[in-house]
Amino acid sequence: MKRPTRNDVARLAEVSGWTVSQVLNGRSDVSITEATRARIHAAAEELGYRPNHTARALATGNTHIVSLWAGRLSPFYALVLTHLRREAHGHGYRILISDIEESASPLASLGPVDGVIAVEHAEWAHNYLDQVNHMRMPFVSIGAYYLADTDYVGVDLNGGVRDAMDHLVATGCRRIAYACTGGDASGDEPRAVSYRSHRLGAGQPVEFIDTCGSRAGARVGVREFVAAHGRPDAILCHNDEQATGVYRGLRDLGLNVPDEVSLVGCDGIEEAEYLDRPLTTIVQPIEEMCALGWAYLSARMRNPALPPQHAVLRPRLSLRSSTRDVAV
Amino acid sequence: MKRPTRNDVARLAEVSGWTVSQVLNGRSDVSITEATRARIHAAAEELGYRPNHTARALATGNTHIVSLWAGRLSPFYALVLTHLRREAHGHGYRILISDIEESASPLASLGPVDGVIAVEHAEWAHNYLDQVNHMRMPFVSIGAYYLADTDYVGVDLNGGVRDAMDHLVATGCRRIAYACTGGDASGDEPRAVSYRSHRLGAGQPVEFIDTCGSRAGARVGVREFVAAHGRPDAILCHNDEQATGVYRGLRDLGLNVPDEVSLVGCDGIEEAEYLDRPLTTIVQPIEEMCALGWAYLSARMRNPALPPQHAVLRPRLSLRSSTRDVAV
DNA sequence: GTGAAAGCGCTAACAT
DNA sequence: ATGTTAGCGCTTTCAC
Repeated sequence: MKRPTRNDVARLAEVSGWTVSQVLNGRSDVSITEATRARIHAAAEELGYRPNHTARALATGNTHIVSLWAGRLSPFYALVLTHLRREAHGHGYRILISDIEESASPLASLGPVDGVIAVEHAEWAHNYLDQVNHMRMPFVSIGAYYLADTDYVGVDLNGGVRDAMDHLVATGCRRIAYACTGGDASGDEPRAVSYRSHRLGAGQPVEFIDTCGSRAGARVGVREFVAAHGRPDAILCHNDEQATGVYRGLRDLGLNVPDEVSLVGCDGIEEAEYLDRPLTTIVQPIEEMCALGWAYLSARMRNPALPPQHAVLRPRLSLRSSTRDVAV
Repeated sequence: MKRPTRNDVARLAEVSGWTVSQVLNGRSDVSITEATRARIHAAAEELGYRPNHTARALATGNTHIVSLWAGRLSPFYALVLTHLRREAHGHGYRILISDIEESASPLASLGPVDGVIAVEHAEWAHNYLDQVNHMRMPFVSIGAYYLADTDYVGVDLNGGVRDAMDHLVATGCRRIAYACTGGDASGDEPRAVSYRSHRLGAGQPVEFIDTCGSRAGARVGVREFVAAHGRPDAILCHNDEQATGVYRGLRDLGLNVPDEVSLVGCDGIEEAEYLDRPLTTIVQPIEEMCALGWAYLSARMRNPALPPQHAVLRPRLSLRSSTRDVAV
């Protein structure tokens, strides 16, 4: 009827609860006779005993669960989750999925976790940083937007955007628009900032296309933009997902990529390579970001007193056929 | 230094631990003076008290966490996870991600969960079903492959494949190949079975393309297939993701979709609509699957003695331009 | 209206 | 080589 407990096993094997723990946890530092071990294993088997994770967590003080604070589960997050899951599972940890966008403050109802990994949470992290630090929960933030007061693995998208813009200019693009969520209201998001400063630095105007943060929005957004302002020579997109929407919108208009409009994305999701015009994109070193992020979190969980852990990785511009070749 | 406990709050507010519980859990069925309530809230606030999820779980017997057994985090899983996360969070539950393919038996180390949702786990579910049932853990399986002995939300991909095949035949396709992981070794996977029986029923040969389960594999696989056997009139793919790989492979060969080769996918991921030739696909009613799956699991967690809960949903063939129009 | 005590299933010292 | 004791932080029952 009820799930068997450790004591049920102990009773059946005629030993104490303690012995059961030692044996089933495979402790080799304590000596217990083969006979006893065997009896215990047999009893556990017979009862179908499974240790109670919760009780163990309460007793030891750690759950071996980390929370992943993610937003909408885009292809980018799927990638991040893939790598993070591998890291975590490989080290005996599990991942709990939170939705940063849904709850007012994920801190209020933080699950039974030993640590938190926040991915790409610009505004959010900023607002709640104090609380995060105050609760002394091991916390690492991964992504383009990072804050000095937590452990972080940053990505220098600024550099990535610069490379992309330079490449567009080098291939003869004059009007370069930026497509992102919210258009020119995109605030201090690193990519938008870099785009803006690059343009202004070159004495060029900035032009924003509002994607509403989705593929479908990007598709519509680019059509409206072109209808209103004519076609730019190139469009830099906030991410690959939105870039596919922009791509589709351009095709809807009968515009050729890259001959009429060059297109650049960001992230490096697999899908971007499979378009009819494989997408030139700013590839984030996602695997490395995750590996390092895990390493940081894991070290912090082991030793909360560790000095700050920081890294900033460089993205890589992958040139594909959605942009033109540099003239030789 | 240490995280404050309920007793710390009690001490500070000069009440008992019990009172703190009642107040902070917002119990309205017990009468406590406003003054006491206020003192307790103030004390909790001052200490930065957060209830300990683990201790509560141990005391109440449930964790409000459910495990999602998923395989590789493909775009399809991202969709499933999106909907499932919404359902779970909306009901005060969290989701723990497991990797079915990695661990020998996820049962061995089932986390601190109240229930399990398994998505698309054909072979696996089959092998471990006994154990699942034996441990009396609320369990619902979602997907094309389902087993009578657990709660499930099935999808009649058999019907979906039939519709797709009929449509291909109606648009003049004779040779229709099936692209999937492992090629003709795909065993009893429902789509493969339906394809096979449809072909054989029509007195036609079956032809398999091995995708190795990935986009890249599909791309290469289709090229090798065409090199060896010439081009089929149509290719039905195990899922949309692999279909994009096949699409790319066909473009590599300079073959036109759908004029030379019609293409059909399965799942209904967003990306499939954004190809240059939007993909005709068997759309799974993912949102409904997840909503119903959650409803089943949640009912089962509330009452383990409930009679079996079953449903089989129908997918919908979405006709887009990767297949030809039916002649009028 | 509030408190005291028992217990959830396990681990970690300290015995023997 | 094995058992005993005391918690982990909370909920729940019963007493005042």
